[in-house]
Amino acid sequence: MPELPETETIARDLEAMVLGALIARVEVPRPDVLRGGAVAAFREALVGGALRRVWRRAKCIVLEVDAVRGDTRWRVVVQPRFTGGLVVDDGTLPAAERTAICVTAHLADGRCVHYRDVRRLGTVALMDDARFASYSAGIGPEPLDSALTAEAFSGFIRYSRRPIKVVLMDQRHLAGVGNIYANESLWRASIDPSREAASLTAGTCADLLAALREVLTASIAARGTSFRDYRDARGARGTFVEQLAVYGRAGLPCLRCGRRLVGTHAVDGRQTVFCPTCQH
DNA sequence: AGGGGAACCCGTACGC
DNA sequence: TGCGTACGGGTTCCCC
Repeated sequence: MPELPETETIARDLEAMVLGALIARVEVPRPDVLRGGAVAAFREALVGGALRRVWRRAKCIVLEVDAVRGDTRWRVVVQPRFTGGLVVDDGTLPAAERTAICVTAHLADGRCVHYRDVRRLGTVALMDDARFASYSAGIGPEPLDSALTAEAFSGFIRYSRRPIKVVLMDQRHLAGVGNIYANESLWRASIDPSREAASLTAGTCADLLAALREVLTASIAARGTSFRDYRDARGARGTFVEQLAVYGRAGLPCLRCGRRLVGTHAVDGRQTVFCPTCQH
């Protein structure tokens, strides 16, 4: 389940591996993952182009490709959702990591970049400048961007009467936070996930933003959380699962107070794990 | 405008 | 054992 740290890891790996590479050929064995255009338009925009930048926005990996014709810099926006992933194949990728391929870009140097997705709920979208600008404008600020102040953060939180966990994961307010890191940051900040967002003080909001930044930064350093499907651009697992305090630990002792952690679906229909003793 | 619900997809878990 | 079915999960779209 790639969230911010996992997509950040993939984007950094890809940028290090394929920057400047030329796209020689594009195959789309599973066209239903494509959004915003047909296979022919997708190919025409990308074949012959060069990869100029790979970065992350929210939970998306953005591959920027110089246009072959005109001056558009096309963006291939990949949303892995649950089981999707981008992987570079230099010929040594194990067969087990070469299944469920939906889209492949063959590079001029002989390597491939695959978009793999067993369940195909993830998407690959081709966007021009205007389309990407409007897409990005609909998503909130990046939590790790220092331009996001504690005041702006507490501003949108204290405006909503929904549970704080739901507001944290609302991409219109804040980019890139999903179920795992919402659970983890709320535990670190000792906040009950079901608490009405508007009831948090400005000081508690500042604590929450600090906790969120800590957990995201630590997870990026560990190359993400491989709970089940996630793999980085080399097909390897991230190790942050070893540092998770609550997610996947329902019924086990709280690492702060030793009482049993509770798992519930009552907050937002998703698995929520928290400590009823120290989160309030 | 904010909020709720359906659709998307298929491996996994579970029931018979 | 084998088959059928329910479920989950983030985002987008539609509707109230």
